[in-house]
Amino acid sequence: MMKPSLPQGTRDFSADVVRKRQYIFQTIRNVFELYGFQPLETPAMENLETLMGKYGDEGDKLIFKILNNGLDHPNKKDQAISDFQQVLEGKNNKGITERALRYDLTIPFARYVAMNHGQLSFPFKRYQIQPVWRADRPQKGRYREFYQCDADVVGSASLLNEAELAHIYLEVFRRLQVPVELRINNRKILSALANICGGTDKMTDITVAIDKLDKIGLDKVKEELFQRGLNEIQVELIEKYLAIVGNNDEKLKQAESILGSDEQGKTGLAELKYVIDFMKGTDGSYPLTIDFTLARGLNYYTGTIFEVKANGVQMGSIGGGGRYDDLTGLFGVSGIPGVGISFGVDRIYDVMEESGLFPETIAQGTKMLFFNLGEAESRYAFEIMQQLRNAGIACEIYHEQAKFNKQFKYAEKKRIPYIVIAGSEELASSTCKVKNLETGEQRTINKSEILHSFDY
RNA sequence: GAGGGCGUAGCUCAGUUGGUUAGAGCAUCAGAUUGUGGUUCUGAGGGUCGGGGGUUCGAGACCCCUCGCUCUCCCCA
Repeated sequence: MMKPSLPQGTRDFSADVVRKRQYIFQTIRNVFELYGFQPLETPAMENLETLMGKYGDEGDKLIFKILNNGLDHPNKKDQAISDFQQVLEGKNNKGITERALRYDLTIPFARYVAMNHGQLSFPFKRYQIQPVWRADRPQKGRYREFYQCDADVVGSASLLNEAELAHIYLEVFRRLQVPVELRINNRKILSALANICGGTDKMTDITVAIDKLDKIGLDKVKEELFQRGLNEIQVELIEKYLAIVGNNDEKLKQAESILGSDEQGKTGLAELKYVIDFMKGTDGSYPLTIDFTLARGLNYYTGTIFEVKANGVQMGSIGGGGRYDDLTGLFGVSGIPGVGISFGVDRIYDVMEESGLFPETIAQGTKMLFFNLGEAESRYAFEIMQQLRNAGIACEIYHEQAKFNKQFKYAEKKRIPYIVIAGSEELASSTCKVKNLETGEQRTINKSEILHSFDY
């Protein structure tokens, strides 16, 4: 007999965990709806070509590909062998695989918009809560199957959208009571930096390196920049850029002095200023932080970029997003700009679990357990129980006659707060006994009064 | 793709320089206890020591291979 197991990086979720996860999903969903976003669901799998080339070289490698069916057909054997030869050389081949599991929710959304742009009214605001899959090596806070919760606005270049999405981030984490830092930057600023230091083609090299600043420190970043082919003057300028400190207003001013001469830099800084001004409190403080080292991996971002870090725990980002000028252009429909954000539920869960942030109240299911004390008794209990169920109160009856000991333990294990004893004595007097397991308090009540006798 | 750590009962783990029949706690089941649980006491079941090969008189332990899990780097949510 085989020993059952799970694929690497996937998990089963037991009742308690599901309830906690639902709590997070529901919180996010409520806020999305509150801001006027509408739900969308797309298939778990997409055509491979829809996904390939959208996430960079690294991303392509992490896409879960689905093997075609029927490869073992005798007539196709030779073809399959030669097709597979190509796969071995690192090329994709339609004869072997033409579908893949979705890698994120943004590209499938872009595909959806491109397919349906004639029917949609713009700006189109959708949210999507579904699992995604990545063929990554699992580790802490990293899974092969995990959920994303995305909200995107397409068909509008207005920076008001950025402000709204930033508020959604703040509101969700306020409701969940997770302390976070919301960081913001703008790709145009990074692009300007690249322009000044070695040309646009160096943008990736520069952003990848400076993104690591808080992890590896300035010296290592400089080292990496040299390795990536930048010269002394360029690195010196980047160092000046990285040395920008202070509050948001001060940071903007310093960045202006370095990048203000560049056309893109000017635009990027103006965009950034617009968004954070929108967030500014009456006391002049900001609920979000400008972080000029923030780069984000996905290469379709062109303007504002966001990232959310949980305070006080060792964990990668728990959310991220940004603006893309022309995502649907990849699918032949251009001129639809958009901006979106994403929540990483699995990481948010881990953070909340680690910090003990889940409310007690969500752990509970059944409110009352009816003891089973015999054939006639259980029929009597059943009748009372159905009154409660009809009133929307979750109850169950013990599945068979058993000793009190057993039935009590069952209730305790399932954390059922009340038990009801309806045996021969109670049957004879049309009553039942309700016991609060936490306090030990027990009352005998008339069976018709059960609905109104307790707070549930 | 690169590099660590760990695999012993359902779970968490002991297991000494290699030495008889591999242990504990928790959990499970039964009894003390056939209408009032959580405590206590007694007893029971449960193991190809991840798998394969090797060294040895003798391997849970040492060596090699392999599988699985986990963590770090890269990258990401």
